[in-house]
Amino acid sequence: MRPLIADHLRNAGIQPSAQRVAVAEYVLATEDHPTADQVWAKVRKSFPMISRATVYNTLNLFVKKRLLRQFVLNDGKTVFDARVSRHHHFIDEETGRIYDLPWEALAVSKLESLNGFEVREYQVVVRGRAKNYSRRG
Amino acid sequence: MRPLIADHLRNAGIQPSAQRVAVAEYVLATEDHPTADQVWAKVRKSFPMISRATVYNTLNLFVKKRLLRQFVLNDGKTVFDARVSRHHHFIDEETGRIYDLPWEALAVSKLESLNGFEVREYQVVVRGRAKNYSRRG
DNA sequence: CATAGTTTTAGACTACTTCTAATTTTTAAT
DNA sequence: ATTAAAAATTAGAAGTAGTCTAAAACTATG
Ligand SMILES: [Mn+2]
Ligand SMILES: [Mn+2]
Ligand SMILES: [Zn+2]
Ligand SMILES: [Zn+2]
Repeated sequence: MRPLIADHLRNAGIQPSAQRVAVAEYVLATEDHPTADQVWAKVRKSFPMISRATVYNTLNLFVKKRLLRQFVLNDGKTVFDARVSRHHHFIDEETGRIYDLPWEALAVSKLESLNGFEVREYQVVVRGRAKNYSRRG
Repeated sequence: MRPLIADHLRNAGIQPSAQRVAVAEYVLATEDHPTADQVWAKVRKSFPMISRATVYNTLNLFVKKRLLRQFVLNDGKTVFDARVSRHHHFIDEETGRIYDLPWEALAVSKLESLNGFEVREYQVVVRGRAKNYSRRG
């Protein structure tokens, strides 16, 4: 019903096995920033026999092939981010939930004056409290 | 020879045991951003019988008492930062070394326009390559 | 000194991730 | 269709980093 995902994987140089498509279907579409075990839990609903090793292998493969980004929160949790274009992050300190901030929402100046440092990329990490009415979903 | 460190700890409400002073002597003075095990390794040179648990306990205590900050790098390593005033970070992607960027070195604008988010703090995380002549020490 | 409270310690334990090596599935060649 | 080779999956073992436990060693106070 969705050859699209398989094509997406093939375009990235990934053989679209059933397991990989099942992982991709969830993790490449969500706006959450799930941990590996959260991905495993989700995917098992539609594909109960998938192993934990395969989920880890697949996520790592997606990161290597640049379909996903991976980063570690201050509490040590590793999460995956389907938004691979550049953006900033807001972390709700109470709930731990991570919100994407559009790249244009913030501006960083004076980067060019960082003598001695060759800047490859950057992001602003904002912490605080998300107000209720900002919830989506 | 240095009652200063003991006083610093007492001022923060910490009993200055020999172990704590030994940890403080290194970790509160360094500009590195060491991991707990790196702290343990350093401190054992002057205090060989200190246990790993004590180093972890002490670092966590210092964080709770706001003498240290703690954060997690994208590779999952937890590091400690003796600079508790606000500043930004530059991470050398080749060496993994972390450099502090003074707060005034960068400016972030449009933060006030983040509707739905109550900002408590923020920092810019820059990645790239530090050029050699910028090395200190 | 006696006692209570605090700190330290070794090693057990936990949570998360990677690795291993055997099996299964897919691909490609005959 | 058979076969062989390559790729992917799997369960569970192993590794890693950090926390917890409970006993021993300190420290502070009466
Ligand atoms: Mn997890
Ligand atoms: Mn460490
Ligand atoms: Zn994101
Ligand atoms: Zn720093």
